[in-house]
Amino acid sequence: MMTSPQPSSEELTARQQAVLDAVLALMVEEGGDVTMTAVARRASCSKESLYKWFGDRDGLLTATVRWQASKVRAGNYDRQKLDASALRDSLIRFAANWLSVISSPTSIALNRFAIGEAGTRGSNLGAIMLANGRFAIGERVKPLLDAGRDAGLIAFDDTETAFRSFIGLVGRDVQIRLLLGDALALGAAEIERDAARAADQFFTLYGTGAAPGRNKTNA
Amino acid sequence: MMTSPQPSSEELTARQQAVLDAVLALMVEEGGDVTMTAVARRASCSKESLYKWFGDRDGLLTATVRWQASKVRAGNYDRQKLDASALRDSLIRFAANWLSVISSPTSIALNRFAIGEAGTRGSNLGAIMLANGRFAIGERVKPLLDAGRDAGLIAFDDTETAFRSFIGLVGRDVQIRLLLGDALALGAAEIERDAARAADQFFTLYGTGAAPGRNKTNA
DNA sequence: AAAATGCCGTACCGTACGTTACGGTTCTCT
DNA sequence: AGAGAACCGTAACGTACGGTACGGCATTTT
Repeated sequence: MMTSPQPSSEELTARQQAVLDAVLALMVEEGGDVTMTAVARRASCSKESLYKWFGDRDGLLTATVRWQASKVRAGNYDRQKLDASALRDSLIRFAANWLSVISSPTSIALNRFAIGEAGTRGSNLGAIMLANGRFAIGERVKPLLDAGRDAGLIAFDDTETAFRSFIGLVGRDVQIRLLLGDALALGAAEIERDAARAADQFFTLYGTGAAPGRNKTNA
Repeated sequence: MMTSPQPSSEELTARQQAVLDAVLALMVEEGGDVTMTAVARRASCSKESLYKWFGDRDGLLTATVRWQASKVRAGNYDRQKLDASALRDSLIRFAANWLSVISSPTSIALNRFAIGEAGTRGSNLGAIMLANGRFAIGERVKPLLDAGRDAGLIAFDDTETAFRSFIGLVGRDVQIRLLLGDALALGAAEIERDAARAADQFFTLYGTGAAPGRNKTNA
């Protein structure tokens, strides 16, 4: 993991992208058997090419994490006319999208890898996952929260604190349970329901009178 | 990992406990270099003894997880006279204890290990962590919530759902950030403050008129 | 006291895997 | 068409590590 060529995620040939997709597929299905030989066989390429393109195993894994991160860019949810209903809808969509991401097999496998490497060396995989996961969604939600506050729909002192409460209401214990192997089935219906519940609870905590969800949702 | 002797956590000699503490120390400080040779050197014992006592490497790791789990048993918080203040105090103590546990270096290292193994084989480390962490605390908090409901202090339909909201408000994104290597300093003061905030937010969501924390705490 | 048991330290074995090397084939450029 | 690069498939090498065997020392048992 010293000085690898490390192509910067933008300058990846289709062949190399196919290799990284093969790595993702291996991570998801087998669970841990991401050996260089297995990758080469799965991607139908030679190990020599793997080392030429990605330097070493760490470079390949890092490139895989970056590659997946570059694929999960989502919309920005900024809207001009922000009334209570629109704010609630945006929060629900954010929550549903977030739940979908963290419960996807790819995300689970990738986070497992990053967490496993986070303990060993000065690996930056964990930082990459955080930057493209938790922090990226924060930077996209917080402007929405600020807009809601400016519109008088919600009230809080610190945007970061409010957002962390929101993400707590959305995620709860889902991610850690999935990472530890709990068979937590999260279908589309549950995701929509949980997202709406989280948004309504958020309004109960931070909403002003003008916002929806003032009634407690003791579901 | 087949049929290991697997001493049942209670019948551990002091020598064996010292070995497991050595494993924990290695997990925490080195991060991943928990090799049988390293454990033997650290604990000043022979590898032969490791295999005699714990069967194989999986048995050693499983015993370590159980050993750590047996050390974090906490009080049961059941009290007879349950008024609003006592319920709030108990919830705060639960939250603070939970935050202390999940932010401790030992818990972080152990969860990293369990998560790393959860992907590879049919490892039960993740299940053990869940049983002794997330689920154990749930079984201890839910009676308290039920008692609070019986006393008319809080209201909800499903205890499990209410508890999951509580744990979401308490933990938020702390655990995943720590697991991914984020330098999230969580001192005693922050833990107490976050625990109180989570408890008050929980009362805002689920409290009846008789409970404290009815005012929104937009901190 | 002699035998036996338990355990430490170390050497050893087999395998898995990261990494390198190389022959043969396909694609590219002129 | 021919030269050269890129690349596939596979073989080979070195190391790390899980697991086993054995000699020597200490403590216990008879």
